[in-house]
Amino acid sequence: MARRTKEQAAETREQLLDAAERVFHAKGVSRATLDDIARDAGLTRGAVYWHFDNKTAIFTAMCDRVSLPMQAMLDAQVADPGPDPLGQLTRDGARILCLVANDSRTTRVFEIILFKTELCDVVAEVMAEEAERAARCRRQLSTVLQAAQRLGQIPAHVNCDLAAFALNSYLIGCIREWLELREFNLADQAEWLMQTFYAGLQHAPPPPAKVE
Amino acid sequence: MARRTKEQAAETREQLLDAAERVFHAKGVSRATLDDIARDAGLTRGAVYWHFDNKTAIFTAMCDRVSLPMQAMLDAQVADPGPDPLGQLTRDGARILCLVANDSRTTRVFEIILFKTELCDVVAEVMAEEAERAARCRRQLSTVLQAAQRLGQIPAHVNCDLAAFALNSYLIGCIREWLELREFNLADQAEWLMQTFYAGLQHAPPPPAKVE
DNA sequence: TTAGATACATACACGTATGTTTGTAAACAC
DNA sequence: GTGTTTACAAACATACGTGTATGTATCTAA
Repeated sequence: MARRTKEQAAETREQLLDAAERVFHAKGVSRATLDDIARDAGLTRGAVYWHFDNKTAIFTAMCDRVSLPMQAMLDAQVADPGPDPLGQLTRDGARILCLVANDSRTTRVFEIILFKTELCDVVAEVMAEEAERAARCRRQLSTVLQAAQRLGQIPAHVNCDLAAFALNSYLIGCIREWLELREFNLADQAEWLMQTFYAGLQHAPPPPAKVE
Repeated sequence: MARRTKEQAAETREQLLDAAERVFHAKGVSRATLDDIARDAGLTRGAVYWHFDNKTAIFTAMCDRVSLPMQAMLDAQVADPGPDPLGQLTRDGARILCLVANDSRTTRVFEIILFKTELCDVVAEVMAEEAERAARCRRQLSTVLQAAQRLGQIPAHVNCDLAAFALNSYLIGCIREWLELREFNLADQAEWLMQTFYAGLQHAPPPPAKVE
């Protein structure tokens, strides 16, 4: 096959990632073949091996296309907590839920990550990256919650690390269960879901012990 | 190899399921080989094919060993809501979290289901079963929440179906994130986590629209 | 006591995914 | 205009998992 220009090559790379999304979603990451992906993109495995080292490289590149923008959003939130951290956190959580509900690429990639990927020793590098990313996310959430606590939006006895864990769990859980269910409009209920959780934080009972 | 007695054969079946837990956990369900499982149990694939049709059959049998007892627990809860449904639900949720934290078999199987299994078209039968089980679980939770609502434990404007979704999501999310994290004692914090969520339900804002 | 069923082990055939190597036509540098 | 590099396609070698067929030693029932 003939050589393409730089822009054309970059475009086929994107097409390969699009194809990877579809194939991973349809067959699961493990059962997806590099030939499946190439074929779906109208290419051959030669193209795949030219742009990526192996299947793992495709997977991480595909994840980065959706996770990097979301991470940037959280970074901005931490840089400037604003006058109403809890309210802002509510709106941000709802915004993420709406993104999952409405942006098809986000929907598909979240479904792949939550339902169609086996994290195991073989992909230990990816697991380590993911664990680091999740830990950073929790630290950032805890920071924002502490800011809210200083403003009196959350009782002083609440352990912000544990609350950050609960918040993160709730968000992931809602995304996961809604993706599995799909019986109601998540965007419509996103605000209520987040507000209800924060109402719980505001009326939380005193903790039994310190989490470390 | 010589024929064993019925009891001995039943025991090797259990050993194969134990081995499947270990191998699925270590390599992921897709990458796990029937030879891996047989070898781990000190047997050969002949034994595997004698007791099970294929890998999917092993997987479902392994899941049933932990999910059936838990389902029975929820059934009992629905059969008799008792005088304090919300409090009972709090204790039940905490009990499930403690089970995940302390019972090693439950821990391992939940890790397999949440992190090391790819639900895709190929295992559509398993997916359909799982969806039905989840739907039933949500219906049961909604029933109990309605009982609590009639007793005034939850505001009348709360949509119990949506609340059941949120509760289920929260539980799954907490299990998932704790399994990934493991940095604190989940059993110690289980009560607080559940009580905080129910405090949110009790102080939930009015809904924006009806979920159907 | 013996015929058949049971509980596995062993061996084979088949498909299939992977990594690599080679081929090649167009783009680009000069 | 020629040489080199790019961006793939095509072909190949290797390995591996699955299902099945077959072998076999023991248990069990009549």
